[in-house]
Amino acid sequence: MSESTGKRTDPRVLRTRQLLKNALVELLQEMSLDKITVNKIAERATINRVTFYLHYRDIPDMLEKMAEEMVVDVERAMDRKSKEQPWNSSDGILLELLEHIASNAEFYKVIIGSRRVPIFHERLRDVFTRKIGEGMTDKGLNERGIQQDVALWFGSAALLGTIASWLRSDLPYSPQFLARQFVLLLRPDDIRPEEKA
Amino acid sequence: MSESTGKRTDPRVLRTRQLLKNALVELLQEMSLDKITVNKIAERATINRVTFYLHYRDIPDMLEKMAEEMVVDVERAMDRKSKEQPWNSSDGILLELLEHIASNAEFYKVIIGSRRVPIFHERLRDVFTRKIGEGMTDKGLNERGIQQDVALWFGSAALLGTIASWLRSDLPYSPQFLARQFVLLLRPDDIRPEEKA
DNA sequence: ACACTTTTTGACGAAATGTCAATTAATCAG
DNA sequence: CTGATTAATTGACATTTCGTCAAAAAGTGT
Repeated sequence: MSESTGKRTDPRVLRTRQLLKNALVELLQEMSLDKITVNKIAERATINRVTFYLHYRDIPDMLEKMAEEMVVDVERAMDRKSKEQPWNSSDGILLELLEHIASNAEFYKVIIGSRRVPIFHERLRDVFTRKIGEGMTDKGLNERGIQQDVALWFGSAALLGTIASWLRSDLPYSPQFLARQFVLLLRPDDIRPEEKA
Repeated sequence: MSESTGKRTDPRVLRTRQLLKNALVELLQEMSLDKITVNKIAERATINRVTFYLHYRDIPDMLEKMAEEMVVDVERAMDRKSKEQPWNSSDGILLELLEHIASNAEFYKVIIGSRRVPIFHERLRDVFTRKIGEGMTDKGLNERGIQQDVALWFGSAALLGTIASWLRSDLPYSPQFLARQFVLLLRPDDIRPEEKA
């Protein structure tokens, strides 16, 4: 994952933070969050416990900062193709998103798949809500009697939850296939143009 | 919420457990889970700290047992109308579920709305997955090229997530209305029979 | 090679954990 | 009602984690 942004050039702090983050992800593969202590993180990262506090206030603070970095990464991935029609095509934003997740699967598997770290879940949901909201037209919804905010709740939860299940099952489908499934599930009326023909 | 099942007749243990559970829910309204200690729970419940350990191994154990009880409650609520067509009618299981949640809103608001306690989220997702799976016919899916398990991931995540957002927003819609919205969102082709007529 | 920053070390009190044994209080059966 | 049983309280204990020191060691960049 990326280092947020910055003029932090000192390789020592980069190294330390990377070690800490790797240690935390490693530990999350082995135990749930409530069993993880600053002690264990520092030990696994082979740095001193005091050094941890030089970088993060506590574990929740560390998680928050890692979640911020994740949001940056995800948004950058999705923005790569934001020009195209966003959600009704399976090779736009959706595919970029799934490919980004697939190529960082070990991280996302732990963070939103198996061990649920609530803050990552929330942040990702917020990103999805925002992105879906941007590309949402109310025309199709209104004439079907669907409330806009409910559709947004529904869509972002479905997206996030499906990705989580996909990760939990160890990515049995390709990003391409899953993107296509989303399109079929989200907008079934757009899809079957010649079904009855 | 219900006491799981049993021949525990001694009113003292009922009282103690109820006090402990109420205390935990209260505390979750005020702070996140990682700030909650056995000390605080016992203090809030006005029972001795040692008594806590007479009933639960630790806080995760307590959460697990509360989650079990929640699952029992939810399933009982949904089974009340399981004879009817389950998901494509807005007055069947779906409505019963939403009404159950609405009438225990303070509990569910904390547990799956604001403060996310992962285990509750997981257990509820599992219940939804099971229930949706029971009533899922593959006919509509197959001809639309939708994978069965993906549809299940999608449906249960959408249901759970929408309910969570509904709770977070303080139940701005009635259970009836929201159930109807679900039907519209989940099965749009079943719904508009005369739209083009 | 020197000034500056980061990390390490050893240490501290405070708080939380989990577990005792002994005492007090409540409940149930006869 | 009473005695036996079960539950809850009390005070105490060693252990772990927490968050924060100040001083020393190690590293970075100019």
